[in-house]
Amino acid sequence: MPCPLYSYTYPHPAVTTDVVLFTIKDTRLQLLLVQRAAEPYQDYWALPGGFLEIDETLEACALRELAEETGIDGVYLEQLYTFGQPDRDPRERVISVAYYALAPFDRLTPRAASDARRVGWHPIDSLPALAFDHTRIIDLAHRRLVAKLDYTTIALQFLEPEFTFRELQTVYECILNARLDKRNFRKRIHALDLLQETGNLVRNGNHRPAKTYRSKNPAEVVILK
Amino acid sequence: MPCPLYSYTYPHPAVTTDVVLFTIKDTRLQLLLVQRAAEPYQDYWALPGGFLEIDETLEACALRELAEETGIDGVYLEQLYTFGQPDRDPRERVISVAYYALAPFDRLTPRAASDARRVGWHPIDSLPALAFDHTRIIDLAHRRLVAKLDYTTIALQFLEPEFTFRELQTVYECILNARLDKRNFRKRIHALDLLQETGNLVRNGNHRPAKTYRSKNPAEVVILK
DNA sequence: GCAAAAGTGTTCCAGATACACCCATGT
DNA sequence: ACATGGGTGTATCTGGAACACTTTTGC
Repeated sequence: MPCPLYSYTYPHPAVTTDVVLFTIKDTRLQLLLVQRAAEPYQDYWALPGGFLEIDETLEACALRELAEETGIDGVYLEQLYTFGQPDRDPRERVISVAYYALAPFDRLTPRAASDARRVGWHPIDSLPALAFDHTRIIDLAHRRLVAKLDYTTIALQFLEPEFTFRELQTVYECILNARLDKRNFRKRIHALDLLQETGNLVRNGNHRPAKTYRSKNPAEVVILK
Repeated sequence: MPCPLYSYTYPHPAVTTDVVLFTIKDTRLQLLLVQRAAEPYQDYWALPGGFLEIDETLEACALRELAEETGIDGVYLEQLYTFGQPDRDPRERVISVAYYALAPFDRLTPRAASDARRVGWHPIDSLPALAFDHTRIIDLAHRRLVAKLDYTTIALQFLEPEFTFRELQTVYECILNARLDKRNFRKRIHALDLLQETGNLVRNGNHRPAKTYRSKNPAEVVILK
């Protein structure tokens, strides 16, 4: 163990980031958890995250920790909220800047980090016991996601660049946990004028093939209304 | 100057809070700034804020710094966003958890802290040069306020417990920077069923007196829609 | 030819907007 | 009596919700 080397006139809290990574898998909204290998909360599941390095941005820290612990990159990331209850970590005072992230499942191939922690997807409605205040963080992230679904184009972040209308509707249905009317849904999305036909079709079973679409503006999440 | 006393194995950033305190004064949306007495950004105006103490919550820190620097308390406070660009403070790495606060102007009597910094109200549309990244923080707070105005009851936080309909409409008009139709505004607010008549009237010039209202739920900001 | 998902329009309702006049008071 | 802001109702528009049948394919 290295000697204490960094000294300050006043006490400084530690700063961490935690990431709630959502995806749609098996037509369910799921999120990524890692199983803790050490105390505190050993063997509990937790959000991927860790300590901020002194020269990196908060966002870089969130992406780095996600990559280190799960091997995942290239996700959409947005700051959620900062949690700082004095007793949230028994080791020392920790301020955690929480982020949420979204990505299409097929782009994601989680693998445990070298320290052999397990990594896995968990449906939002059947989560295991969680470390720290991570239940609260997930709950807030989920509510933010539901809210943003209907005034932003955030749903597109769950999809590959080319997708069918049905896939997009499934994203909405999984997040809202409700079935939507196909005609009204298509009318509403078309009215936003966000998508363009690719001209391609996907054959996908014994029924009529589906047209595929592409976002006109895939890089950005746009605020509607 | 005290000796360095607090040592860590890894470097820790400093954590601060900053508060964007809004009020309605002279039928304009204004916010509270303090003039900096020391470097960096000496003489620049800045948001009230300061370093987190190791045992206080983030929210307590925001309220404490506001009280210390301006003598103001009893405001509505909500977390805004956390700013952590590595170069945002030239002295050391600082993570700032920004809050915004709202209060009726008459409840507020700012006075400079003992170190003789000036404290003052500034209309949102004519701000002086600001220290650090405080322009960005204010811009985000302002956009959040405008957005929350139409899906929460946040406007009531600008008013005394007892107020007239015209006062409430003025809050909306100052924040949205637009004039609203009196009849439609009253109809919309009445439909929300948030207010009750007090039975009192205020005489306020050579015209018909106005009924006053009270929030049915003054302590809470409720999410509508 | 049948099962299965893709694709398409119209009617209805509710909430938002536009708009003009009478009321109670002070001077 | 008149100037000033307080207080009220109706017609219209628009976006969302409900709802059923035809099309294209694989087997």
